[in-house]
Parts: sequence; structure tokens; C-alpha cells
Amino acid sequence: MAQPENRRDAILRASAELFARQGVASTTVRQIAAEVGVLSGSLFHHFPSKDAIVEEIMTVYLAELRRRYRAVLDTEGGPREQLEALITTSLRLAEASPSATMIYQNELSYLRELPQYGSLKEAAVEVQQTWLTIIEAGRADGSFRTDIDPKVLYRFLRDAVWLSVRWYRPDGPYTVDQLAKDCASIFLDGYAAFDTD
Amino acid sequence: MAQPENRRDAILRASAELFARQGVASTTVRQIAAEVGVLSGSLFHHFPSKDAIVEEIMTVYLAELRRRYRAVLDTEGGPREQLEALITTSLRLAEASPSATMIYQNELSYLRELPQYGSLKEAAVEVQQTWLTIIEAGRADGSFRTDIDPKVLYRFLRDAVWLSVRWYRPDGPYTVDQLAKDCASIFLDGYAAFDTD
DNA sequence: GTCTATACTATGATAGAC
DNA sequence: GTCTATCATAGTATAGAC
Repeated sequence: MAQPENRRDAILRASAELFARQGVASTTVRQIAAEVGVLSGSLFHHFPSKDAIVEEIMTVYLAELRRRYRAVLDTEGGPREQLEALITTSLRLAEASPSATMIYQNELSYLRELPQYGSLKEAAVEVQQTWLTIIEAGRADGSFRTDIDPKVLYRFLRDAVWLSVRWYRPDGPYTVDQLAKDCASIFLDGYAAFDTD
Repeated sequence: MAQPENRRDAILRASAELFARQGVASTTVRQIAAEVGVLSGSLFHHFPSKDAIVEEIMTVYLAELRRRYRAVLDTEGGPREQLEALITTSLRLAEASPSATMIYQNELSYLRELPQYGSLKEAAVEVQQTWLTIIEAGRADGSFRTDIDPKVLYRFLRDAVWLSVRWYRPDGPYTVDQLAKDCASIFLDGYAAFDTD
């Protein structure tokens, strides 16, 4: 089913890699074009501007993120299981789309300046709500602590999970599912040694 | 003892704020100059280049970070206490120097391209070693779990701690010391409800 | 759909008057 | 120590030939 990559897709892919590696602002249209194998003027046949490329990368990415988070909310299971599933889902998407994940995590201030930021923001709000809904459910049913603000847990967890895209490498024996298990275990059970009494 | 701020310091401060807010690459020397209240050419009387400004901000910041981490290592106390102290120390520095902290966390790929990166890297290595030394000590004396790679804990913890500079606001009743306590408690004890048997 | 050529703007940095 | 004026370069984007 893998279609041969057309030029438009090649531009999106090359752009995402460069944006992730060097940042959006310091990536030039000439670099993107060189990576694709065309001259810079040709990019503007496919996209009206460099920012339009950024925006399409993010729109596609956030739509997929939303889709996967909704699937998690639809599963049976208690808050602990759902929170673990959310971590696993996030890390799997980061593995599947490392460039887009890195752009979204590193360049939020750039994205905010885009004229079209409103539509991205809508997705971002839903994503955050997914975490908070599950955390609140766990506080309500006694699975989670109530002495720490849910938003504080959410932010620590979000940064730890998503920023793993900066250091996690999928090659090697440490799989992304194992990483997700370890992450969930640290955040839910803690790193202090278990009492074995 | 607060000296009146001289122009050179004003340039450093204004640059740090702009770099933190918009990124180094998308901050122009003209913006910096306007913020200070001079024309762009005048900056080059104080610094040989824009990158030299970035570099000095980071050098000063990392020297202070190093100094504070060494003080933590010199304290008495078990690994748990020392790890908590490291978290508190980090969050206090992030509060005292939010701009430099944000630059260091967001612009590592830019910093790596600087010709002088070697001297920054030396400090960065020592900083990382401080975390790992304490974590290893806790594994050795039974305070911490041994079923999760110390480097994985370090990375989750580092990202959660330092990236709080993106969202934590020191105004309001939630103090940085309380934030540090909550962070330590989540990472060491976990967010799952305590067994109260 | 790509190329050539170029318009236009912005960038970091410099020289010399004050 | 700052300003004016300017340089050289590089940036995004466009127009029109092929």
C-alpha cells in the first residue's frame, strides 16, 4: 500500500526533519529544496509559504494525536490503566513521528505566531483535556493521590513523556513499550525502593 | 550593593529575555538594541558578535549551576535527601534565572554549533554526573529501585524539573519550594494513592 | 512541475564622524 | 560609547520561460 512518495510529500518530510533538527526559524527554503532535490522557487508551486509547510505538518500530526487519544478514552479500564495507555500511546506516536513531535514540543512559540494558530490550539486543548480527565477520574475513585494538584502532575508527566523524543532512540533492545512501562511505573509507583515487608 | 546596571549588563539581560521568548535564531540584533535603547551598531562595541552574547549568558549561568550543585554534593544526608535537594536547587535557579534556564533547555542545538561549545559542554557533563552520582548512591544503599535504568530516571526527572520553567509562574501562593517538594514526592513516592493499611 | 532570474526585505557586522 | 551610514550576505517570495 506504500505509494511512491510524490514531491509534495517529499517536501513535507524533508521540511519536518530539518525543522526538528535545526528549528523552524533557522531552516531556509533553500535547504529544504536542496534536500528534496529541486530549486527553492519550486517549493512555492506546492505551498504558498514556508509557514504553510509548518502548519500542514502540525495539522496532520495533531489530528493523528487526537484520533489516538480518543481511542484511549474509549477503552475499558480504570484510571491507572488508562493513564498507562495514554503514556504508551504518546510514546508510540513519538516513535512513529519523531520530527513532528519535536517540532510541536520545541517550537510552540513559533506556532503561536502563525495566523492559523487557532485551529492548532483547538486540538491542543483537547489533548490536554484527555490527560486531565483521566487524572481527575483517578482522584475521584481513590486510585491517585489528592494532595498534589492534578495540573502539576500533568505538566511533569507531559514534559517527561514528550521530551523523551530528544533522547530516546528506537534502535537497541530498549523498546518504546518498555520505556512506557518504566515511565508509568516511575510516575505512579515512584522510584524509591518498594517496601517488601 | 545593587550596582546601577551598566550598558553591557543591560544588553545581556535584554538579550536573555528575547532569546528565551523567541529563540536565539529569530532574535535580531536590532531588536536587542531597541530593547536596550541604542542602535544596533552600538552593540558591537560591547560584544564582538551576537553569538558572543549568547555564549556569555550561558557561561555565567552554567558556572552558577555548577557552583550550586557542588554545594548539594557537599551536604550530609542520604540519597533521597540529596536528590530532593538537587531538585530544589534546580527549581530555585530556574526561578532566579528563568531566561537563561529556558535558553539552555530550548536551544541546545544552537549552542552545539557555537565554536566555543567545548567549554559549555564541560559544565554540562559535570551537571549530569551530579544527578547520576546521587541516583547510583541510592541504588547502592537500597533507597532506590534497581529495576529501572538510572539514566532513564535521570532523563525523565531532568526534563520534568527544568521544563517547568515553561509553565511555572513564581507569583501566586504556589512557591518554588512547594513545587520542588511535590516533584520529589511524585518521582520518589509516585502519584498512585498510598496504601493506608 | 521545474527552472532561471530577480525583486524585495532583513540580517549580522563594519567604518568613521562625533 | 553612540550614531550614521553602509556593506555583504542571505532570506522569502514572485514572474515568466521552458
